[in-house]
Amino acid sequence: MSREGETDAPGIDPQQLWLSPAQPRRGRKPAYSREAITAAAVALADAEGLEAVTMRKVAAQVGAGVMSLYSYAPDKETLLNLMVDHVSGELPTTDTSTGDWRADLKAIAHLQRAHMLRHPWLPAALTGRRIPGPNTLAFLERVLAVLRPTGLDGTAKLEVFAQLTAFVAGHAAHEIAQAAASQSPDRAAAEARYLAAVATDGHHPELAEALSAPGRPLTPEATFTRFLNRLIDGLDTG
Amino acid sequence: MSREGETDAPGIDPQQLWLSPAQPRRGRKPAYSREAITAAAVALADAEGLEAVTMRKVAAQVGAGVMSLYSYAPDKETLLNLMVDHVSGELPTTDTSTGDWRADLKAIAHLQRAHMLRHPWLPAALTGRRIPGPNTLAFLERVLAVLRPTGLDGTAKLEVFAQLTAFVAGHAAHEIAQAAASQSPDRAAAEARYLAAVATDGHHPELAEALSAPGRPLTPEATFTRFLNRLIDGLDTG
DNA sequence: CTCTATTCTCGTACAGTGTACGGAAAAGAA
DNA sequence: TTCTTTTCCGTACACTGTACGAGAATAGAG
Repeated sequence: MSREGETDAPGIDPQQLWLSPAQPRRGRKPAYSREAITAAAVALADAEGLEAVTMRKVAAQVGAGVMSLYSYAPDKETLLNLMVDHVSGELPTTDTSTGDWRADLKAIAHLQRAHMLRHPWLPAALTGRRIPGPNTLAFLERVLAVLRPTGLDGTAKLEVFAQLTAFVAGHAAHEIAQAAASQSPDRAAAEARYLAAVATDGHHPELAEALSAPGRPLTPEATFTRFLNRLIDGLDTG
Repeated sequence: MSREGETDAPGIDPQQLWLSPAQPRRGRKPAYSREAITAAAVALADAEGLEAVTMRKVAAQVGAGVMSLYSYAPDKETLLNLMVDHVSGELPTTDTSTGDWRADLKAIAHLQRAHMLRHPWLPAALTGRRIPGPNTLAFLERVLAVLRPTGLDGTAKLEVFAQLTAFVAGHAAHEIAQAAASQSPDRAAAEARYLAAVATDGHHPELAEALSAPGRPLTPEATFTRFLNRLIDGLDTG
C-alpha cells in the first residue's frame, strides 16, 4: 500500500542539522538564535506541557514573527528534536566511573529519571524520535564508558543504552501520569470508584484481591529502584 | 447532559464510558455503533498510522457525518481510549498457567510484543493513557492470575503489570522506529554517515569503538528475549 | 559611493484539525 | 396527535503548521 514514499518525511538530514558550521557571511544578520528559540520552546513545554508548544506561542515568547522561526528550524518536528537535545545538555558528561559498572549504570538511570521528572514532556517527546544531537551523543559517550568493563560488543552496548532509556522513560511516564491524576482528586476518585465497581462484578476475582490486599504503599522512587536493580543486576549473565 | 463538565481535562468519567448498559429506550435509533466506529479508527491507524486518525476520515470510513461520531464518543481522546481497548480484545484471556510463573509471564510479554508490532501505533497511543477498558481489564486479570504464585502483595502485582507493559512498549517502539527507518534507505544511510562522522571527530572515542566492533547482529526478537529474561528472572528476589 | 547578491523577517493566506451550535429527523411515551 | 428524547449532520469557528513572497538588512564588487 505504502508505495508513495517519495514525500519527504519531515525529519531532516542530520548533517545539515547538527554539524552546520554557520557559513553565511553575506546577507542580513540573524536577529535571534536557534539556542534562544529552543530555550523558549523548552520553557513553554516545562510550564504548560508539550501541547502548548505551538509555533505561534514560541514566536511570541521569543519576540519574533511566526515565520521567522523557520529560518532556524525547517519544521516543528526538527524543533522538537532540538528541544530534546537541548535539555539533554543538563545531563552530566564527565566520567565518574567507580569501577563498579553496575552501580555506575544505576546512578545514571537515577539521573535520567530525575531529568525526565524535571521535564515531564520528555518521555512523550522521546517516543519514536531518533537523530541524537551533540548533547545526547556526549551523554551516550559517558554511558559507553561506564559499560566498558562489561566486555559487551558494540551493538550490545548501544542496545543497553537504548533499552535503559526506554525503561526509564516508560517508568517516568507512568509516574508523571500518576502524579497528574492525583492532582485532580475528583478524577482520581472517579477512577478508584470505577475500579472498585469492576472488582466487585464477580468477573475479576484477581483484581478484587489485589485491590483488597494492597500492601504498604511504596514511593515511586523505591519501585523504580527495585525494577532497575533487577534489570541491571542480571545484565551480563545468561 | 453533563451537568458538571466545567473543568477541562477531556478524559471522561470511566463509569459513563465503560459500564453503560445502553439505557436509552426513547429517541431516534442509532445508525452506527461504537464498535463500528472504533473498528474503523483502528483500521485507519493500522493502515496509515495514528496521525491519519482524524474525525473526518473516521467518519468517512464509516459512512457517517463528522459530527455524528460525537454521539458515540465525547471527544477524540475518548476515541483513542476506545481504540486501545478494542485491540486489547485480541489478547488471550484464558488462564494457561503452567505453574512456572516466570515462563508464563515471559510468554505473555512475547504476546504483548507481537500485539504491538501488529498495531504499530499502540505504543505511542499508550503513553500517558489510563482508564483501562473491559478488554484491558480482562487481560490484566489473566496477568494477575499468573502472578499469584509469586506471593507479591496487591500493589506490587499491579506495578509488575504496569512496568512489564511499559517495558514491552518501550522495546516495541524502538523496534518499530528502526523498521520504519530501514524502510527508507536513504535516510538510514544519512544517519549512518552522520554517526560515522561524529565517531571520527576525536571527541567520541567510545562511540568510535562501539561502531567499529559491532559484534554479530541479533534479531530484534533475540534482544527482546535477553532483556525480558533479565528483568523477569530477578523478579521476586532482592 | 552605487549596484547586486544574499540572507533574514514576517504579514498574509490556505488547507486541515477538533468540536460548539442548532435545526431537522426519527422514535417511543403521553 | 403532541411531547420528549435521542441521533444525525451541515455550518461555523478557533487554532494548527507552513507555503509564498514582498520588503529590509547586510556584505562584497564595481
